[in-house]
Amino acid sequence: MRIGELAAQTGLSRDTVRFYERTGLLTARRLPNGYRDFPPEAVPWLRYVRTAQALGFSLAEIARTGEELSGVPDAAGALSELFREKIALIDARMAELAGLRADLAARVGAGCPLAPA
Amino acid sequence: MRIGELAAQTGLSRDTVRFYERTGLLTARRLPNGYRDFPPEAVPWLRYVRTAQALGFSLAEIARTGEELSGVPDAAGALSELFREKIALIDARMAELAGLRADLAARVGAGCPLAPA
DNA sequence: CTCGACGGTGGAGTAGGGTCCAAGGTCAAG
DNA sequence: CTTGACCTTGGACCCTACTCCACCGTCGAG
Repeated sequence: MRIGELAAQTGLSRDTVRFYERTGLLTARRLPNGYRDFPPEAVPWLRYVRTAQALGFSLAEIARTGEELSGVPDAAGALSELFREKIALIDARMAELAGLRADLAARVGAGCPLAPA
Repeated sequence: MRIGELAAQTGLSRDTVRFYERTGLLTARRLPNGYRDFPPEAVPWLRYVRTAQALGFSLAEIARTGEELSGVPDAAGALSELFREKIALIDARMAELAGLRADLAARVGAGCPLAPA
């Protein structure tokens, strides 16, 4: 698939896709005329990238896990493992938020809400 | 309190404190020799800034709520209100994370974890 | 053959949030 | 009086994640 279609299917701009390829987040073959040719898996991969980004991962980190993933025989299994890790991360992040929430809740209504924790 | 002490007590660098003052996140009087003189409340305020930042607020947004806060007679009450809003925000963020978590959990173990959501 | 949509490249620019540096002033201790 | 810690300023620089631009090549339709 060429860049325009990939961009359309993921909602990214063509510039962003090119940027992602430059930074190693994405790889493409080249057609004889020099056009990029992306595999169909690029679509779900980019969706995953967006998710990971929403979880606070930098593009560099995402690219690294992507590299680790390619070349592994059991890609589906490895990916499942990766997802399990991300879930643990979400749980940690949610616990962190719960802590912040409790801290704020304790301050609400206190005489001086900015008093040290 | 001078900049060094404020930096030490908040764990920020002196440069960061100056940067925050420049961007209006923080105000300081000046001593006769030109040194910045921060009020003691700057310490909990900066802690609050870090919290708000962790919640995804930009420094500009935080500065704006800070401005709204000063000049209000019932500062403690206003701040409590602000905290209530932040709590709602945390709840929203947690719900978002719960959604992502469910998405990932559904994919774990699936034949193709990258299949469309 | 020309046109328009699409693709390519390199390079500059942006916003946000700092970080570092050089040159110099202030001040208490020795 | 010097030294060292601390403070000032202005300005340059960095990283991340894009975004835009000019200029050029490719290709199918009319």
